[in-house]
Amino acid sequence: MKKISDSTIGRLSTYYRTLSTLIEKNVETVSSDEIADINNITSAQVRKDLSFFGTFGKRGLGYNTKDLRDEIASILGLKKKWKIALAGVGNIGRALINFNEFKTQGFHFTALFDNDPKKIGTEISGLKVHSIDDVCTVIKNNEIEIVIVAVPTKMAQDVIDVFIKCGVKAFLNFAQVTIKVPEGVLVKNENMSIELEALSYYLTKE
Amino acid sequence: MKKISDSTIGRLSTYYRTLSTLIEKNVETVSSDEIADINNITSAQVRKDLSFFGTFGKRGLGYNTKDLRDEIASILGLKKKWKIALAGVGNIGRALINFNEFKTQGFHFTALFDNDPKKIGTEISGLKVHSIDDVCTVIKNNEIEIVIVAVPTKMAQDVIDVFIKCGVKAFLNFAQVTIKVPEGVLVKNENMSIELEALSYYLTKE
DNA sequence: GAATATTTTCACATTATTTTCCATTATTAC
DNA sequence: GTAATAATGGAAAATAATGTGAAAATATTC
Repeated sequence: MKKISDSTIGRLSTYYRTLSTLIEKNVETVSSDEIADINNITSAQVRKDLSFFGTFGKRGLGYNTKDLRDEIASILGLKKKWKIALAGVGNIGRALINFNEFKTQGFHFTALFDNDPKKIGTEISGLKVHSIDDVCTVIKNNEIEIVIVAVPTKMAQDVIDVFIKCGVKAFLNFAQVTIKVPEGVLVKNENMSIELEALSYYLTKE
Repeated sequence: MKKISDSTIGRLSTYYRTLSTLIEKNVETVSSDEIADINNITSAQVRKDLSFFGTFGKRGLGYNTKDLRDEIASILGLKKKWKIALAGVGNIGRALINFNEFKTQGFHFTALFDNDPKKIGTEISGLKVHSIDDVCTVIKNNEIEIVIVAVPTKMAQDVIDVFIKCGVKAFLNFAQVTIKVPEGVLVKNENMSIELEALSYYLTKE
């Protein structure tokens, strides 16, 4: 199986959202050109991205919005409910728990972890905060497959190592540090400072 | 002036953080190879990225950590305090206000905006919440150059348009929609769902 | 101070991604 | 039913990003 680039996968996500919006507006058919316009890219890019996974359109007509959204959902694995855990119940962590868009997209917080004794045992939005020591049991009992890491930078690597030992293979990391993981484990970084610094660079060079 | 790729700028940010960590540990010299190892890339990549901006190393020795961090700070425009505003004081917005790493990196929240009458006039972490109607005055009085947008998806474009009219040229957008902006305005997107969906894709195709 | 080991830097090769071009197919208008 | 229009899909070309290897410069060791 050919490796598909991260940028292609990222764009599929945006197409998915574009299609959802169109379906809400009762649009039944869309051309690669329209999808491209909405997302400020070229239609060739859209067709190329889709071509890696099959041929979904009708020449002369375009794509059926519902069918294409459905295909993309299958490709991205969005047809199932993903159970996710959160490590680190600080400011960012708590905000994420209440970020409804995750649930809308099929990602459900199922367990919370922290190492602060004051927090362990308490409930946040109906979810109990577990000790990092209990990771393996909780992860297995709840069939958690993705972990969002919102702990301080210095702890991130250690915390992720614990989860990896318990079999977790996918992480969304908010800490500002490059995480080392063995083959077969994937870490995606959500680094807001990097984007801010890109803006800073842009404004500076003007 | 040659256009530098986003990925290069992003990597400069990570080098900057790597160097800061090394300086904290009293390391005075570092090779491109070490920087590369820490960030899971190749040393050629590190050198190539830096080469766009000058030659900062000493052959046979490597780079002086403080000097190189300083150079990167200049390149990225991190030598000044950036005044930033937040539009949308919901869950995400409030979490960002308390996210100390922004301040550490020189990005200071200076004004908050919302359209909820219940929130307007109140204070959050010592900052007054302004009405969206007052954007131009507040932006100008406070010399705000970057705006973080954490409003609901459907409002994002309109809100950003208001700020653009008042002269803002750089945005960090948390809404899940592609924003249209005129030439000279830059929007960076922080879309957590896209990263989660990439993890979903990865776990699914296994 | 000569020899050896490091490390940058430069030029080039390779790979990956995006764009262009066009043949093919579907739809619509007349 | 035919012509005109619209749109996909695939091959090829162009562009961009990354990696490699050799030469030059510097540092370190003996």
